[in-house]
Amino acid sequence: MKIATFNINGIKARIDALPQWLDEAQPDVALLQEIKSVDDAFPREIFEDRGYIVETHGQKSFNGVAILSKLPLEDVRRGLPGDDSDEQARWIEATVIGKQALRICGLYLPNGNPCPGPKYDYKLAWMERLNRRAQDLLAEGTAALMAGDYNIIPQAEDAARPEVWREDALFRPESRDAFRKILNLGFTEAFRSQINGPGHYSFWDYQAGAWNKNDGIRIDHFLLSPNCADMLQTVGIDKDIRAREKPSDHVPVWVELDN
DNA sequence: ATGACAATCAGAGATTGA
Repeated sequence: MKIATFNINGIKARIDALPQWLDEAQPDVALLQEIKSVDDAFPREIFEDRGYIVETHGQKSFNGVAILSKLPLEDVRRGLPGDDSDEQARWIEATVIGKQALRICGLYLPNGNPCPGPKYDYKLAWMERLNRRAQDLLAEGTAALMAGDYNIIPQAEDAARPEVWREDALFRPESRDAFRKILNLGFTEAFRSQINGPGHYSFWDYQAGAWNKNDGIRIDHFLLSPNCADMLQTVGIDKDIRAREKPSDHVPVWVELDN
């Protein structure tokens, strides 16, 4: 089963580029972030025509996540537990029924800038809630993954110019510590379990010719529970689509699982 | 460098992103 995550930076703006990539990459499941659309405005027919089930958790103007799946989904849940006052649409999860059940969670973790400040506090609080959900997923026992735009640069080698990110919410020690604590629960970061070394990115800023200079960062990740990590076959980043017409500033990251 | 670049909502320019 091929599962991809892709921060599309607006479904309206990606109405051509996203279907084109789906037709080529043929993921069984695509986790989308920053759909920037309410549920009723999401153009689900475009994806249903391609054989996908569409589940959205949208919001006006900002944020918003979705799951596209060619396989049946069960028990869809929206919103990260732990704070009923949080109205930002950043979390959706469902069980995909393949050869065996897999709990799939799509997330758009808060950016957190400027830092310090209330947005950084929200990011760290959100990551504490993510940690608790991660613990519960392990306790439930079903194979599980959490994938999406983490807005975390895990290590210096995950940025072309780590020095410029030193004081940024994506690279501050508190953010990276919170990310590592989730890994330490027993999750495997899929990409780094197979590929070492610098030069692998999933985001290039629109500004200052970042793509042409390969001035990128790797912030879109797959975290696999132990029984899901056992299924991992291959990982990849579809970086080439960043060079196309009207691209998102992120590119898709994917895994293939033997499940 | 109060920047750049892009998307959204609105219908100009502020807000957000990373």
